[in-house]
Amino acid sequence: MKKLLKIGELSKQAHVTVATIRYYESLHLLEPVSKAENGYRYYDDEAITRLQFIKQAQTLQFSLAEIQQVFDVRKQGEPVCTLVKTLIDGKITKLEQEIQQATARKTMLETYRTSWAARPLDNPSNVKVCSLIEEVGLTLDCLEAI
Amino acid sequence: MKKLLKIGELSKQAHVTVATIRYYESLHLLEPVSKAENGYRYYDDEAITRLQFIKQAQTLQFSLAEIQQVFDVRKQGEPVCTLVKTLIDGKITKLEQEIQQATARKTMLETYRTSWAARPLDNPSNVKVCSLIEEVGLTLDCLEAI
DNA sequence: CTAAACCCTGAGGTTGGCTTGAGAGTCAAC
DNA sequence: GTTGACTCTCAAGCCAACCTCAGGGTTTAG
Repeated sequence: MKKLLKIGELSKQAHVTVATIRYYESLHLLEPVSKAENGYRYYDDEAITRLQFIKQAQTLQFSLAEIQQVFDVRKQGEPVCTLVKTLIDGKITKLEQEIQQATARKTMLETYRTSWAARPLDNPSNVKVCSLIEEVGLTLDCLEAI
Repeated sequence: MKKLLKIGELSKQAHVTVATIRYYESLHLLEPVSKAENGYRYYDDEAITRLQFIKQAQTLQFSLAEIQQVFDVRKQGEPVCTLVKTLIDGKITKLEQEIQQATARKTMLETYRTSWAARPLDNPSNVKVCSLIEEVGLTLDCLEAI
């Protein structure tokens, strides 16, 4: 019989705040093995593993809802591979899109910066136009009338 | 004297909802040129440009707060180049980090998927272990006891 | 025995960029 | 003159993943 952990001990061992643990419980992601008369939650070592699982999945961009899906399927006694593979495929696709978009945005911003660098700084008498912003296509016409 | 636009007309021309326009006003990002006795807002064409500016800046990942900074500096009558350059540099740096992280995550997920593909599907009698998840390092020990 | 350290519940706040709703006034067309 | 489209204000809700606070009860070390 292993020693049970109080929530604060679990918190320290899993590097997760007690508030987070209770929050996860409210989402049915993690339940204590027992709850004492005084209301204290008690956990076994599996709770640590479970929290690690959650954290690992989160770094892979799984939402808590998705993680719960996995737990739910597992609870049914069914293999989770299919679900997890679907989720992973979705993540990869989404990441690819994000990387593409981020790269495009970065290129755009760099273009703007470069064309700015090639120009003299705005001189004080020319406050109405910011060459960078004009290059950028971020027209400031709307601001000139101020 | 150009025709002034009511909020709904501006909304259509700028492809932004009226609620969003009013929201921007609450943030002092966009003010009507005049407000009638009945409370109706009236805008000129600059409002369209300004909304386009905001949308363009948003696609470049500028927050409304940052956009407002630019407007504020502009309102002071000062050139915005320095600020915008600072903001752009920050965006690029942040995007680089994001791209790196996203790529790393993608690689990780692909590794998981590959090692999963190289293995047979879980067979029904083996519901306690999902090889994918074990490969992944997402231990499911915590779930086996269910 | 007492004080610190822990635990509880329940409700509310945070962030950003909106959206939605209630309840009411206004305007344009027929 | 009435109907329907538009407008107003103010307040609240939404998403995610928590955090914080108030106002208690409990445990444990010295």
